[in-house]
Amino acid sequence: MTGRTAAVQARADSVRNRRLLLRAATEAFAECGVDVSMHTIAQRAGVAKGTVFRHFPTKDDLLAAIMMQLLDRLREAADRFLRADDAGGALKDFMAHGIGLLAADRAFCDVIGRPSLQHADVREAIDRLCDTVEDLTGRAREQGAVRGDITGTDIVLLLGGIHQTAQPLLDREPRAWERFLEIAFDGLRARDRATLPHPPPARLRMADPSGASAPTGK
Amino acid sequence: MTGRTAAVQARADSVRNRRLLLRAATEAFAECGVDVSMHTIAQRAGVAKGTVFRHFPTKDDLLAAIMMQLLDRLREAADRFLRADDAGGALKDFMAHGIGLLAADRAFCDVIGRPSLQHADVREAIDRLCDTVEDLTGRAREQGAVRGDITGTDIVLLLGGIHQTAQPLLDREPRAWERFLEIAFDGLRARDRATLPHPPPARLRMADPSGASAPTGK
DNA sequence: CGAGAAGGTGACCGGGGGGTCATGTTGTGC
DNA sequence: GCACAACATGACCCCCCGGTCACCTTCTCG
Repeated sequence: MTGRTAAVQARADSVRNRRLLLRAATEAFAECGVDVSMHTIAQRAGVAKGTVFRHFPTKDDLLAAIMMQLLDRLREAADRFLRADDAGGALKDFMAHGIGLLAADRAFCDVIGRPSLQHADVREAIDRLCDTVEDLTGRAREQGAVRGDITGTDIVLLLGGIHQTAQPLLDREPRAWERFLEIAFDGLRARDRATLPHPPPARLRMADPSGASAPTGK
Repeated sequence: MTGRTAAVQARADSVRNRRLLLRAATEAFAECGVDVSMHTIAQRAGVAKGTVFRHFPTKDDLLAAIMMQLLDRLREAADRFLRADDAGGALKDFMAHGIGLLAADRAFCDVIGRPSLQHADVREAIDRLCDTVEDLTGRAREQGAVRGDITGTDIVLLLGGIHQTAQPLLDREPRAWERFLEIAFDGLRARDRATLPHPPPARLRMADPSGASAPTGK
């Protein structure tokens, strides 16, 4: 889908720089969040600023590339957990895995929490993630491990929420989120209670960035 | 503590502008988050930029003033709920109230989620809030409405977390957070399960902004 | 009402951000 | 080994932000 036709052969130093750039950007975004400057990323990759813009026309494009790579890794993880026998345990393990990823990546949290940062490609990746997680959740529902009205979208949203809950504690106890995962997962278990309000959509069609909400200044 | 001795009489237009400023800043921060410019706030208050800096020496001071006002309102709400008979219901109602406040204030969310934005005064206000909420939670514990190892700090953290969970859904369903409050509160209920890991501290002594963590760009 | 101080103003400053482009450099196919 | 296209570079542009300050306006008190 990235349109690399065989006709055009990329130069060796170009692909090397691209790799360095992706590595540096991944690290820089993870450590500093979406507000790292392109200059910093270039420095960390050992290239000039212009080179960054040659490979990624805008900062959003670079961010989107990094985020998609992360989201797809998460989706692959969900795919793997799909093969476990104990669907409830697998779902919980997947959540722990996802929250761990979030805890290690500030930019990931920024993007999850601010729809206006979401490139169209990123939204598609999130949708794909929701689909896979819905499969995982469906198996847990069938096995009675979670209540019947829990959806895959719920789980994906909880990933960000649980991490955010524990965030202020993370520098003293990096695994503080485990406490809130316990609490949340207990809340997910099947019970005799009334149906939950406001079922979420299957796909997270977030507000388009051009919308009236989410003003950012001026 | 603000040192307004009777000797110095503030001028009438000064107090008027200060009030306009606080109102405008409250609204602007709520709508746009902590990244609104001082220029925008000045405009919305109908004064010049210099006037803002006359009343609040730095942007952080202004933000802190707004946040403390909000945190104290929340603490007062907790105080009121303390008088209810059904401690469990009161705790849940308080949480709903707090999440509603968060949902209506982007800057509040920003500050909660980013300790580096927290002025010393704000941290103290958060600590005061934790204390009052601990009282509220203690009563719920005694009445068996929540499990024995839930603390006030847990509840305060969950406020931000639950809101964050529902955030992507808010522009289609403003009350989407109710769903996740149900889930979380179910998870809080007393149960026969093992003790929760990583009990949080009574006071949220967050990492000081000068710490090694939370780099923002270099 | 008049003097003087407190307050208001907006041009201005230094810093830093994203993004561009003319110029210099290097890998590559013939 | 040559010529050329692709690539790398960093000075540069424009914009916006937080914060300052010399100058002007307006309130207050006697």
